[in-house]
Amino acid sequence: MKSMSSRALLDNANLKYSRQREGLLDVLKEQKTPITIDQLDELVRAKKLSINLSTIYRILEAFLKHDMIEKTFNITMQSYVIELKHSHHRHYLICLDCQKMIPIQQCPMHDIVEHIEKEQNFHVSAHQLEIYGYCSDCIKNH
Amino acid sequence: MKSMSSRALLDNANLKYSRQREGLLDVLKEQKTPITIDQLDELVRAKKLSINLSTIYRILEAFLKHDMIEKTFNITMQSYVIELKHSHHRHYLICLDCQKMIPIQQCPMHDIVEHIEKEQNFHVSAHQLEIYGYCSDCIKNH
DNA sequence: AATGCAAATGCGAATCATTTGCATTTTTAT
DNA sequence: ATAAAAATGCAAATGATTCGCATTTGCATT
Repeated sequence: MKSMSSRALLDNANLKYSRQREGLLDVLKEQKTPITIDQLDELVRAKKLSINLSTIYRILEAFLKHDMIEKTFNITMQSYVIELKHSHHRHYLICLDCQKMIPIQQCPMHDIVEHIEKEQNFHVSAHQLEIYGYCSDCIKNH
Repeated sequence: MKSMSSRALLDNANLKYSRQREGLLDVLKEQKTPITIDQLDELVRAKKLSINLSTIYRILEAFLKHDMIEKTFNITMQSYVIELKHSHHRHYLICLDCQKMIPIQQCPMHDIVEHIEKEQNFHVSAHQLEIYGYCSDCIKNH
């Protein structure tokens, strides 16, 4: 999935091709961690792609509806961050000092979710988890 | 802590008394689950407390700084929600249908956090966890 | 390759939550 | 009771996101 061309990704989602959509996908593919819309806009500008901000919003909305991206809320940044969907979802360690986002190898929620579904009468369909603290580089300052 | 008077809570945090601060604390104390600022404003109005919205924002900012409340981001509501701090922090099951927030008895993150601190070189100081799905009332509709 | 139509885009204006500046009121210490 | 410091109300500013509409683009058909 990560290796598909942006064009193929669009086809796959039944979305029309456009220079702007391809451009956004290209930028998103280069990211190792989620980015804010601001950062995305910056990267677009740095690449001289010239995409209007309202178009970026609209495209992201379409990507979200077609399950191509994930949108979560990062409390330290006080804003949404987005990333291309991976084969299995990710959680991050977020450094309160340098803001770095470090992916956790695997989602630790399986057992917990199972336990909750058994205990409470609740059907779990999604979850959000983020862990805040200080990364190895910044740990010394605290 | 839950049983302290609003006045005592303010004293405790070294915050001056005011009708507005006392009123907000009273309202927050009555809540069983986090509420949005909008909902808080509604409740204030329903009680005829008459507190200007910008004052509400300023007071909440002060409460937050003095660790009297917790502010998290609820994705289903697409906005922040706040609650008075409890002796130990809480997580919620959030129903995607009726929006109900059901507290989880105890935080399930201890082991996970421990594991992460050992594996990765990262010092964990906080986390956010929310679980989305369908509550017992709404489960039948899905 | 030209044409037509639906969908996507750019642009500027509107919206909505949150923040700010400043005059007035309230709290608290004396 | 009084004065200084802090909190509040109000109206205006801000900043992110959304919307309306004219224009452009992608794509299927000829």
